[in-house]
Amino acid sequence: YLVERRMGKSRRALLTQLARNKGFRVDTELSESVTHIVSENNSGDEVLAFVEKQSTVSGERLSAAALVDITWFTDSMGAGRLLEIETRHRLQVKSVFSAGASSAAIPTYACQRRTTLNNHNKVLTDALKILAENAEYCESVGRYLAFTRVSSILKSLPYAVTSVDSLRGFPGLGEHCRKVIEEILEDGVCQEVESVTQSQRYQTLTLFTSIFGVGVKTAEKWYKEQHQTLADLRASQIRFTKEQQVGLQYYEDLTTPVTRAEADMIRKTVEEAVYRYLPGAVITLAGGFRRGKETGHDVDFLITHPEEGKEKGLVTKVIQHMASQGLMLYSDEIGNSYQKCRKQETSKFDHFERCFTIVKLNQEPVNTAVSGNDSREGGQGAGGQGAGHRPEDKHWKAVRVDLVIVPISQFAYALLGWTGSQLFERELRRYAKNCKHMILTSHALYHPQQNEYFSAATEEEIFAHLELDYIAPWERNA
DNA sequence: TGGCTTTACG
DNA sequence: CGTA
DNA sequence: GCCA
Repeated sequence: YLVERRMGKSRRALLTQLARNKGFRVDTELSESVTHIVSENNSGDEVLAFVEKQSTVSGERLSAAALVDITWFTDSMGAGRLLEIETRHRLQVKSVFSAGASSAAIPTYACQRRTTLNNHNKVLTDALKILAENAEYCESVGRYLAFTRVSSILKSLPYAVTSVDSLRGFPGLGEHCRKVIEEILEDGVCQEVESVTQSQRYQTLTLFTSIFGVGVKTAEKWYKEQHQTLADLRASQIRFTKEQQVGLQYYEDLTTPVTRAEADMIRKTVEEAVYRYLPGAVITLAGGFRRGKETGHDVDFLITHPEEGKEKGLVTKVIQHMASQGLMLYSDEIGNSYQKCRKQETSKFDHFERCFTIVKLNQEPVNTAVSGNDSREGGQGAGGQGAGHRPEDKHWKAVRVDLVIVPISQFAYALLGWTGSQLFERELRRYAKNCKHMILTSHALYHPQQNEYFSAATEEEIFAHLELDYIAPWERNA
């Protein structure tokens, strides 16, 4: 018997057919004649709960059936016969035996877990994050992911890890990460992490990649050219892109965390501009703030309208209006065109306007001096900073703001995609592809084999399509 | 040993 | 190559 | 770096 939960209807049908073709018996009903209960990505406790729920009459009849993992099934298929059940095949049922230290198995994918902002293992996750960044600087996506995934698991734990032994069975946790954690638990530091943070290369690449418009490639190039500080860059002959120019110009502001209060102020400004052109529009704060974060490095807004198509062309108008108020320090408008579904009706899928901006957020003057000389600086940022202006005079702050105009039909997918976290998104899409044979983007969910698109009005529906438990935004801090 | 999210736009 |  |  194959458990459909988390395996999915189509995969279950596929595996059933495969096994029957090879001459095995596969039942689609739970009965006393079932010898093996096979499940994928469910803990022993979960399967047991499922079995007990199914056979409401008597769960005892099935006590003879073994609870096994999908690996036993695939191994048996490969061998062409029913294999002996090994320990690694058997699903562990813990709740019955060890009621105290329950701890169900940790799911492999971050999108199957709830990860809130109370991190009980910050010392460990900070260390792993440094190793992940360092791997990124070596352009090793794989190693970056390996460290990041382990870090994410530790973030999801409701307790502080105190011994490496308790980490047994954690998915993705191998020799290297175990050693790092062990060292930190023993004497508070890990030698490898320390040498990375102290290295000139790590420090310089961290500094350079924190500039808007600078990625690892460019940072590496400048580092090899012997540059190490922002002053080096500014004094150099380097030809900067437009992004890099504003990135350097507003570096201090853009690396200062944006507060939730500031995000709400920007929201007011955006609302004013949007409602002027489209009164029925709906504006949603996405990104880290939607996940409950108190600060962020930028502010993301999704803008839609209940009537499909009404939102077309809105981005340009909103940007122009804000620019006319002198609030737009930089803007990079991104066109539309999403023709992933060729031959299909393109009308429904053809636009998705975006704009990456740097907004001028006016701040209350900290100075409580006599009024009357409140010289509002309305002019363009010609001189900008540096030109003899004292910091006390600066009554504004540059903030990265992303505006995304979304047709209502795609809104749930855009909301899911723009809420993050980055790892949560990668894991969602990896899960969709590997476990459900579907492609998930911020526009749609697609099943290539059945050539089927899944519509969704809410995020809950998307999780349901993927047969995942619903994970609320504040639980997506993976 | 291949795979590691997604993929168009500027 | 960098941006989300 | 870890895994199927």
